[in-house]
Amino acid sequence: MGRQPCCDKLGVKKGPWTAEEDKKLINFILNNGQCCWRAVPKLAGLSRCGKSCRLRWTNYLRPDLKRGLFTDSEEQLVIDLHARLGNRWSKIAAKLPGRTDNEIKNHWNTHIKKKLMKMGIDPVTHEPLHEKKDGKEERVEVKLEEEKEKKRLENSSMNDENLMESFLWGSNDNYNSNNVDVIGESMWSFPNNELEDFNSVIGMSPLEETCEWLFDYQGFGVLGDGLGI
DNA sequence: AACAAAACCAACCGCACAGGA
DNA sequence: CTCCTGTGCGGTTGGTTTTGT
Repeated sequence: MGRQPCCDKLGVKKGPWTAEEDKKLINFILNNGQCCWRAVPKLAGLSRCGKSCRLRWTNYLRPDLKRGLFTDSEEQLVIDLHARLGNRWSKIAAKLPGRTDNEIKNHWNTHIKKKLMKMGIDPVTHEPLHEKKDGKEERVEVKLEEEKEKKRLENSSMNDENLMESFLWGSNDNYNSNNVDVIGESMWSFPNNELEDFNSVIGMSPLEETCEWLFDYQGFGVLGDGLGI
């Protein structure tokens, strides 16, 4: 006899979370804390399975999450820990406050793994790769990779202006799951689908119209020490 | 400008494990 | 001890965005 599915497959919504759903989930957890995840969707009025709610909360909505690019020291720590722990992402994440296992795993697969390979290091064993390419060819590739990475960092680096923009609106105008950014300490940004031009609204609060609940939420003192979960 | 390819990352799936009955 | 339930974890998928031609 197989396990029962974690939720009723019928009528359970899948795919990207909407702002409305996020709001419901956050409100519920703020008011009730993290209880039985299976009960959460029903109690919070969500057509999601509990698992999906837990994932959304732990990987994205938790106020103590630090988002944005990994720093060099974080990256190095991930490499060191991976060398010792292997693909135990949750254990690695436990050593990096504000980072989730999913985030680290994604970063490993998309950046670090390639970086190590370019350096001639096996990302699995952390030992030097046996078969090296022709040295010249390899150096050219490494250089290209470094330039690419540098460019990426430049584009995403936070000067004062885009720091504020990113903080307030996330990286996209339309709501998607990227629009909760954290800079330094735990902070929040929220969707505003009507936003056309950041510069035209900076200093005003279109945020208030769509995210009144945010201020209720902040009233819980989340921006300070987080939920302490 | 249009299209294709590559990169990125949120979310899903299924298994493993812990703990209670 | 066995069964059942809830939760956590790691691998994978697929949609979106970015980059290259």
